Amino acid sequence: MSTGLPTIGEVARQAGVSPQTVSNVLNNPQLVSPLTREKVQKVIDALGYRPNSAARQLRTHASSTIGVRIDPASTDGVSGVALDRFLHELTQRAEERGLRVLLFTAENPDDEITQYTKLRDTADVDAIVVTSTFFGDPRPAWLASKGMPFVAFGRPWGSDPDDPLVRWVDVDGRAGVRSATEHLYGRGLRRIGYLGWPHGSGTGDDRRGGWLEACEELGLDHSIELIAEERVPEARAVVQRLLADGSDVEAIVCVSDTLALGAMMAVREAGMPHLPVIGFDNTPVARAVGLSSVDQSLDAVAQGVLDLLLGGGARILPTPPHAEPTHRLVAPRLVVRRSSHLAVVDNTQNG
Amino acid sequence: MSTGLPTIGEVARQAGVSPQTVSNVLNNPQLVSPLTREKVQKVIDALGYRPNSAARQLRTHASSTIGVRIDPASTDGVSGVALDRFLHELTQRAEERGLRVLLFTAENPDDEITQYTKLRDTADVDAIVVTSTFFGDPRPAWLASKGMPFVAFGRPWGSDPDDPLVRWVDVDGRAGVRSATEHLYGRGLRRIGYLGWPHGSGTGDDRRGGWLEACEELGLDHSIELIAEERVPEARAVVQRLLADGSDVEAIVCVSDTLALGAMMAVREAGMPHLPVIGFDNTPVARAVGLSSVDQSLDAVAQGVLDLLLGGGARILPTPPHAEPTHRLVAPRLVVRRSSHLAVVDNTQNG
DNA sequence: CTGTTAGCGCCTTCAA
DNA sequence: TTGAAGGCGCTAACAG
Repeated sequence: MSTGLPTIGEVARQAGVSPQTVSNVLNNPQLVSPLTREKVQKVIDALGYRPNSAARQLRTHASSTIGVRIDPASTDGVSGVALDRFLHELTQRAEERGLRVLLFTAENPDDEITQYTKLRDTADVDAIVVTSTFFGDPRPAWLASKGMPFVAFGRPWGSDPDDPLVRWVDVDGRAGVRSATEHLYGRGLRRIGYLGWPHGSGTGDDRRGGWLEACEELGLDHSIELIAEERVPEARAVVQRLLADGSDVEAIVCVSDTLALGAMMAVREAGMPHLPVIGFDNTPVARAVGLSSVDQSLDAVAQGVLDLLLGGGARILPTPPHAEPTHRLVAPRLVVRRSSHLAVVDNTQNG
Repeated sequence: MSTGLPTIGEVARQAGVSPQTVSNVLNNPQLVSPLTREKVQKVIDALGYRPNSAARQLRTHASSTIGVRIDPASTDGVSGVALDRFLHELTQRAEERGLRVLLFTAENPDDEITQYTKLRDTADVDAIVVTSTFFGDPRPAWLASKGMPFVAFGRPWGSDPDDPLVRWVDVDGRAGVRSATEHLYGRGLRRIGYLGWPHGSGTGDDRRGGWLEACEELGLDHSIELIAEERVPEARAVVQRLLADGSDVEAIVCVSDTLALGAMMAVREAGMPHLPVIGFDNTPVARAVGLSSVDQSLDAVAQGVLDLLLGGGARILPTPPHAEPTHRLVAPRLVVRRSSHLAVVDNTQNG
């Protein structure tokens, strides 16, 4: 039973060399003389030969594959983690570095750990990318204890961020919100409010810190603070109330695009469409409705994940400690949009 | 060099049988006597043994893996294909049937075909799931011509939908928009407008057909038709103009949530927040802002994709013709929401 | 620099 | 009903 695909032996025969030499041309070209190399390469090209992954995996004990959980696009909110964008970036960069991305699902963190076990036992993946870390997250500790290579997208909230056993990449939410606040200040606004999540979420508290920091640095008052769960109507309601109460707020920075969308709706409905609102995540919705937003730089996150995993080489590094750095904080970037009010409508009419 | 994982030989030794018997317990239990079976199973459980995928792949010439392209979350619009939701459903159902999902990226259709070639040459996938088919799409024909098993999510627009060489699953957009229109009719509305994409897109024309059909059947006038590209501001502008012109429109059915969001904004800003707007795709945004929308039933689509691929068995079927059906049209379902105006705001205040 | 030998872990074939 | 032999396609280790 054959697959019809050429094998390394086939190439070797046609090139008049041994299979091992063909293998070397592929994996250790510097060991092969330029002449043979070229000769072999010609046959490879002619046959369209590519090494069989399974055979290579079996022989090398490496799948060159990383596993990522795909979430149930779930919950309220507009964003999720913007997971699909991250996945795209990760997959693309992984391909460039000779890695594949395998998906799996899980109902909850414990189930996810079960999946890790399976993926390891079947040798399907060399490493795991953990997303959406949270307070008390059991996953990093479990993976570290099993010596299963992994990188987390998201800080290990609630445990030592400098633990060399936990490699992580995260977006610097504090810096992001800070730059949003500073941007508004630069536009001459002084009464800058903050709309955040209830306290206790690592990500949320971090972002809020950026607003506080900027306020203190710039000598602004930081008394206008609103709180809402990650739901548009709730955000809309609290901002509605704020405006109805006659607040002198001049701009609102939000912890997420979801809340920002709600805020934006309230602001428009209150007849103050020019009161700036800034979101976080730069989701498609923000783009769609013309909302300024802090972009997570998911390309840089994906890059960071692979850098930490591979350490500049082509092979997945074992669980630290090793010489490489074990975490990276990515700077997000503010994307400024003019609220799609009349200006944009006019543009569109020309299109 | 070993992986530390138990092998089939290890299990065999501890159970006092041959490796072959262990293999049979796993793959052909009916060939093994209940007694040995139990004995072997006990050792399997004790060791946590799972067969190595690569070895199995190599031996069986089947990867039990399907490849799916992940899009660049791209473009304007709020939805994409809701690809992440589809991916989740597909991965979950694939797992249940012993299949894995491997991601890949591509810049354009030709590049995608190059990726197919690679995935086949390396024997990484047994089949491809093609998403977002379009007029003149070269992918299905290419795959069919190479005998590479695949299923398309999306009809092969512009070529024979009954071609048995092209297996596909799609959402019945016509039926979806039709039911949305009928729903509005049932609420007593008669002047029902349609906001669609420019003509020429298979999906768009199909959905529009549902509106026309319903109008004719119900004896409604179908003169209120608006057109916009897949962008919120553009949708907002055309609806704004419609309302400014004093149209007597009573409800608007939209080809997508993106356009519906724009329509909704225009409607609210015109002070007619109770004018119903219905979208298509049931994206997170629709949920977030309380927009009624036609849900694509992506769970059923994923199910259909696997059914067509596996035909009820556990092995991927070769390119048709075979006995199984080769396409499936999935009925979408209308999700009705009360526009998150005051009612919802009030609810939230209690929460 | 190139070739030979061996074996990764599993399952198909065939014999007992 | 069970076991032995062999090989899927590749590369590590070692000779030459």
